[in-house]
Amino acid sequence: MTVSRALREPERVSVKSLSRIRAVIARLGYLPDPAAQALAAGRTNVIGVIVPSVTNNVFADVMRGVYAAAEDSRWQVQLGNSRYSPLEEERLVKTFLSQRPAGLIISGIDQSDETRALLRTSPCRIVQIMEISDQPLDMMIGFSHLEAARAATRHLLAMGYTRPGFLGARLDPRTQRRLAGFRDVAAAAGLLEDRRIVTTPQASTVTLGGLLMADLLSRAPETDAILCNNDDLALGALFECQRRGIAVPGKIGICGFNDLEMMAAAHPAISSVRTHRYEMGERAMRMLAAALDASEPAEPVVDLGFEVVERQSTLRP
Amino acid sequence: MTVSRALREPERVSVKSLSRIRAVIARLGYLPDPAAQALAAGRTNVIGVIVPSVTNNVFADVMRGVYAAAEDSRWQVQLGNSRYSPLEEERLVKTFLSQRPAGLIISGIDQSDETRALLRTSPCRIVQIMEISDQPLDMMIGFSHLEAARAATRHLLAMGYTRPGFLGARLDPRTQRRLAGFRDVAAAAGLLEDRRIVTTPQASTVTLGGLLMADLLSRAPETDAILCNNDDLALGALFECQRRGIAVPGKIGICGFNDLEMMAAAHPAISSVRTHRYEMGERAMRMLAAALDASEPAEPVVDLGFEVVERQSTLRP
DNA sequence: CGCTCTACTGGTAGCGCTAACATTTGTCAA
DNA sequence: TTGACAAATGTTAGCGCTACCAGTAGAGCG
Repeated sequence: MTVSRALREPERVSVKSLSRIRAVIARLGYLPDPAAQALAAGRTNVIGVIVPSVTNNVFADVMRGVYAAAEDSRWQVQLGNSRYSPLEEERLVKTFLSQRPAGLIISGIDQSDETRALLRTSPCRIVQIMEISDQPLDMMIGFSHLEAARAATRHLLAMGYTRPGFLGARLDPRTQRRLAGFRDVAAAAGLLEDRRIVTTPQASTVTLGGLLMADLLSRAPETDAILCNNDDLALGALFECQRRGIAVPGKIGICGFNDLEMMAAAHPAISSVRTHRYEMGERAMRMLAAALDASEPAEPVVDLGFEVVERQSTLRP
Repeated sequence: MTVSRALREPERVSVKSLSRIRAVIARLGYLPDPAAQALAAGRTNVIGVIVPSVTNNVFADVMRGVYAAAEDSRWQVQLGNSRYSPLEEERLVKTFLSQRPAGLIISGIDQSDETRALLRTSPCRIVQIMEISDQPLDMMIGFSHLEAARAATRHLLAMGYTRPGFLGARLDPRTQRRLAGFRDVAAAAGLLEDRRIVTTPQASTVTLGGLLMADLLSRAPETDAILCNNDDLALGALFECQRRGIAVPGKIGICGFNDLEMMAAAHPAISSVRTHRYEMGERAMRMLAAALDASEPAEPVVDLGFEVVERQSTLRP
C-alpha cells in the first residue's frame, strides 16, 4: 500500500520511505501494470481521440496538437479512425467506452443517435472538435465552416469576380456546410450557377483537383473564380490551369480551404482560409485535462474562428 | 465460464447456450472489460506502433496501411510518436511494454542500445519498418534508402545532368543514408561538389524547399539538377524555380523522394522515388498477426524495394 | 503519565476476467 | 443396462493493483 501511495500521492509518504521505495523501483525496473490499475481503480488515464481520417493533413495537424498537449501529462492518447463512417464511429465509441477512458475527443457534431446516447450516458468527459454548435454533448471547440466558406466567397466577390464556381470532394458534413456557405453568398449576390459547382464523393487529392478543374472548365468555361473545399483540390486546380496556360489569377482566381503550409509557398501563392487545426487539438486536450482535474465545467463551447488569407491567386489584376 | 468461452472459443459451446448467451449480451449491451482480460490472461490484443512523426505524409501512409490491416482483426493498434528522439522512443517502448502488448511495430533500425535490450528481452513479437538490414531484432520490412538514393542519382546522371546537387532537411538516419547514396554515385562519376549539398536540421516543408533552393542557387548557380530528400522539398524547389523564371527541367532537373500523390499532378510532373509506404504498414501488421497466430517465424526480412519514377521534371530537353 | 491528535503505514477485499482442472450430461456400443 | 468416452459446463484461484479502513508511532499538552 505504501508503495502504491508513493507512486500516486508521494506527499502522503515519509521522505524516508519514499527514497527507499524509489531506490528499489529503480533497481528492479518496476513499471506499474496499467491493466491492473484500470481494473482496481475503475478508471484509466486514456484519452480516446476519434477522427475520420489519419491521412488527411487536417487531422494530422489536430493530432499533433493533441499529442503535444498530452506530452508530459499523465494522460495517454489513443487514436481511432472512423474513416468518415458513422457506423465505424459507433463501433469505435463502444470499444473506447469499454476501456473506461477518462475522456474522449471526437470529431464533428454529426454522430448517430445511438452514438450520442452512448456518449451522454457514459461517465467520461467529451470534447467535440472541428465544428461549433449550440448543442454540445459536453464541451466543444472548433469554428463555423458555414461562416468560413461565406467569408471566402465574399472575398472572391469583393475582388471583382462575378462567375464563381466551387470544387468539392468527399462530401462529409463539414464540406457540405462549406458548400452551403458558398451557395448562400453567391445566391445573395445573384451569381449562383449550379453548373459551376463540381463535386465528387471521392477522397480529395491533388490529382483530383486537376480533374475537377478540367470538368468545370468543360462545363462552364466562363468561370472566373473557384472556391475549393480544401487545399489539395486548390493546388491540383492551379496545376491544371498551368498545364492549360490559363493565367491564375488573371483569368481564374483560386481559393483553397485550411491554409496548409504549401499554400504560401506555391507560385502563385494560393489564397486560403486559415483554420487553427493544431491549436484546436492542443486546446481540446487541455480543456479535457482541466475538466478532469477540476471537475468544473469551464467554458463549454470555444469558437476558434478562421481568417481568409488573401494571396496572389485571387488578386484580380 | 461458459460466457467467457462463448466469446473466445464459440466452437466449444453448444449452439443452444451460444444463442442464449448472445441474446443476453445484446440485451444488456455487455462489452468485455479489456483491463480485466489483460490482467487475467497476462496478455493483450494491443499492437504498439512507434513512428517518429504523426504529421509526416510518409508515416501517415504507413499508418493507414497498419490500420487497414488491423481492421476486422482482433488486434488493436496503439500509436506512439517518438518525434525523432531516441530518448522519447525509449520512454515509449517502456510504456508500451508495461502494457504487455502482443506485438510492436517500430520505425527504423537505429534504436538506442537500451531500447534494443528492452525489446530483445520482451516476450512480444517485433517488426521493424522503413529500412532493411541483416540484423533484425525479430522481423523487418522496408527498403534500402541508400540504394534508392543511388538509383535516383544514377537517373539524373543518365539524363545527362553533370552538376548535381542535393537538398536535405531533418537529417534523421534514413535521410543521411539517402545523402550517402547521392554522394556515392556522384563521387564515382567524378561529379561530387560539396557546395551543391544544402542541408538543414529543420523539419521539411514546401516553404523550406524554396529556401534551400534559393540558398543552393546563390552558392552554386551552375547546379543543373537536384535530388531532394523528400517530395515537400522538391515541390518547394519547383515553385522557387518558377518564381525565378528558371525552366524546369530545361535549366534545372528536380527529383523528389517518396512519390507522394501530388508529384504526378504537379506541372511539370515531378520525378520521384516511389516507396511502398501503405504496403509497408499493411504487411508489417500482417506479418505480426501471422507470427502471433502461427508462432512460426515466417520470412523475417522483407525488402519491398522502390522504383525511380521518371517524369517531366528530369527530362533533359 | 496518560490522553489526544496527526502522520504515516499496513491489512483486507475485490475490480472482471481467464487458466486449469473438476464435474455433469449425453451418446453409443456391447 | 452399463461402461467408456466425448462434449459441455462449472468451480476455484488468482492476475496486480486500489479503496477503504484499521492500526501504530510519535509529538504535544496538561
